[in-house]
Amino acid sequence: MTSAGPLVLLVEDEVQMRRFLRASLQAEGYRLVEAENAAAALRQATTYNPDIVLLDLGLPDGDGLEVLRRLREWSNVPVIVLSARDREQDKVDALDGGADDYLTKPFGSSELLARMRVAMRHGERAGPESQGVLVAGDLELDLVHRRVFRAKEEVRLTPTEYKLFALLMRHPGKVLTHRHILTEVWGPNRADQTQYLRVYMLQLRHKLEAEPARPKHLVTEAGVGYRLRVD
Amino acid sequence: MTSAGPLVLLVEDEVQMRRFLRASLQAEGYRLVEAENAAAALRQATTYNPDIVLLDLGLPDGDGLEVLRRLREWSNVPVIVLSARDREQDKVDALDGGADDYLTKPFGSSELLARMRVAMRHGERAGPESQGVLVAGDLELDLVHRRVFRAKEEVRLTPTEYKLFALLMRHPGKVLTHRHILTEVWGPNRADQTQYLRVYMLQLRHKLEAEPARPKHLVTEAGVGYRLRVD
DNA sequence: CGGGTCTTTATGAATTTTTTATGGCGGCGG
DNA sequence: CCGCCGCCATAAAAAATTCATAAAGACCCG
Repeated sequence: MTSAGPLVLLVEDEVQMRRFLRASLQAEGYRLVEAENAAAALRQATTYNPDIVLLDLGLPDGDGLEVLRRLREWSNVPVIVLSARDREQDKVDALDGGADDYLTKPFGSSELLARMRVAMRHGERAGPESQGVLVAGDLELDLVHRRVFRAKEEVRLTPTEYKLFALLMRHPGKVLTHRHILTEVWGPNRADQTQYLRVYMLQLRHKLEAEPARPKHLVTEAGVGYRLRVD
Repeated sequence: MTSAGPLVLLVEDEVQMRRFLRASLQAEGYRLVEAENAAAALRQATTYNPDIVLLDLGLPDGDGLEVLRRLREWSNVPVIVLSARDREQDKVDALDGGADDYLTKPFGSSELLARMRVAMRHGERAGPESQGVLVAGDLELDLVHRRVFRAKEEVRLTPTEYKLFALLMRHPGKVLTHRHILTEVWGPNRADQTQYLRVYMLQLRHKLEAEPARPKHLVTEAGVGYRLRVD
């Protein structure tokens, strides 16, 4: 499942360095968006709204510092500058220009990952609470606090109910097959215990639907699986 | 000499390095408090409540990481580690231990100053947590003085009870899993001694809840963990 | 030793998961 | 038309897990 980790925007033109970083980051569960030049970087940043940016300074179509400056006009996303330049003045310029950290190449992946954790740790306290809250109609799922709301009223879910509901909420509108749901929630050993699913769907509907027998959100796709309808 | 600038706590045992830093910082208008060892560092930190800490790792009376850990129990003050150690693992340990940056000696004063500006820039948006007093309903936790109050009445907690309660108070509203709590409070070796948790929750509830059997704040999330409810 | 704290053990209660049973609905072939 | 069959909803039981609680033993420090 690649939809779990924070989203990283990687701005780097060298193929080799990109490959190295891609491997390191994906191994840690980060999701990745890449850009090879300044123009693409700014475009990707607005499109994907990443949780953190790794920014190489030496780009083919412009200075990385310019990217940083433009980005800072509208975003406080943590930015870690990666650069081959080791001059002190370069570091000062980048840091005063809005970068959160400056790492000189070559560097080890574990140091980068640790510095990324620091940068994102900062983001936590600053950012709004809207992070990590999924909404579908009158249903809300707060992944950070592990809480569920229906029409602003908190609903208590058991661990399995929660896993199931969270799975559906992460794929709104999409039909999930019985087999897929079962392997995700109960593990591959129970992939054909379809009855589990019926029982838990019933429970979820009682807790989350106004009219459990006539579900608005947790709809069944006969012969296939279930789907979370969002309108 | 101006008394307006931010207050820096400098923890460093080498005289020469201290002299160098003192000059650099005072030239920039920073006010300065110094400590030569771990014990003094913690004492100065509580006394002066500095705006930023520069922390040398090699101290005569203990590991700088221990200072960092103790400091983080009650403060979010920005900490920049200064160290001669260049091993990647040292950096990772310090950064994951709560440091905001890690600078390897020797370094230039302008880079240090730039990194200090970054660290304090982060500090600006830090929450009320930095005040050192956390409140949840009629419960209060004074991290600086290590005291706990329920309805303005002081409550005595044992060390373990305190660690557990402080952990919950630092993550209000969030469900903390058994495993997470156990590793934080008892260390990774006891990560599955769930019974510890039950016993200590019981004790905390007796000391902090009006109706221990019907807790208002220290609520259990069956099958998952515990949560500090705040409303 | 003695007081306080931490760890361990035991037991019944509560919650959650799994299993079992029953009936509805719709399609399809006889 | 009608009965069978597959798929689903529903309720309720049994089984398994997790919790609260009390209390006893271990440990530590003065």
